[in-house]
Amino acid sequence: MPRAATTTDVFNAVAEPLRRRILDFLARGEQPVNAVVDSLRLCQPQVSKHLGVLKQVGLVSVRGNGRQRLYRVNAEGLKPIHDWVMAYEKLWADRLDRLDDYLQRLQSEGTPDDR
Amino acid sequence: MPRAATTTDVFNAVAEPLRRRILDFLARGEQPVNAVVDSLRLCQPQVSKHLGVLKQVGLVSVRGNGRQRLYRVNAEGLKPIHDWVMAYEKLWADRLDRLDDYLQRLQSEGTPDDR
DNA sequence: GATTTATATTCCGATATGGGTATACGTCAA
DNA sequence: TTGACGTATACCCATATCGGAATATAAATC
Repeated sequence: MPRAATTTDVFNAVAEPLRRRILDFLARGEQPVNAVVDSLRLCQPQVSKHLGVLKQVGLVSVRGNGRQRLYRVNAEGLKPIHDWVMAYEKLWADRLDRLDDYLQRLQSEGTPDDR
Repeated sequence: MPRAATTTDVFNAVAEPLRRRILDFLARGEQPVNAVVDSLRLCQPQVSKHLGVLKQVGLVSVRGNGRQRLYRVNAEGLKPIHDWVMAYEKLWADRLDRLDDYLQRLQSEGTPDDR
């Protein structure tokens, strides 16, 4: 079985660098497809496809305006990732604390060597 | 070109649900491979491979102990994801604020219907 | 209705992924 | 040395991904 469907899983949808860049661009505000195409210098079908994926997982929403389709970020869609990562923040914060301790000890003891 | 190498990109490494579960398990503390195998009920080669990916992207570190290999989470490796997602937190926080406003308005005006 | 503009969809090929099975490697014990 | 245990690796298959080119759909304009 290959990876969980990219169209189902937010983690997967965001695993694609281009989709992240598209989201980053849309974060500035609602934009039509062509704005993405021009800004990121991509082929239009490619952009449409990536936007399709982002839409399926709920990371963007669309609104038709004449012949344009305006895409906007739905940041709440990132909450699963946020929540998951946050659970680890404490872990590495602890390590950073220990690093701080270490560095402070170094300082008070004088630098032992190089690195 | 297929997706960016799973062994290079932290986002990608974590896109695989099983790898997330493995990380979650390791978050409780350093564990040998077999503990993962038993706990998650997976095949051993599968686990070794996923651990290999996690190691390559720096999400876990290994330490040999006799014939065991003890894996431990390196939570700092998740920082890129953390940083990226945090940039969006404000966006959806705003929306939640608006939701708060909405709910408060509802309450002060009396519940319109049910739910 | 015909044409242009904006976007979506389809089909294709190359590639790498994840799972499975078998096997190799490394370490400890007898 | 031989064997048992813990883990890593190699190989194969089925599948889905991304990108590209061509084409289809939808809406506005003439």
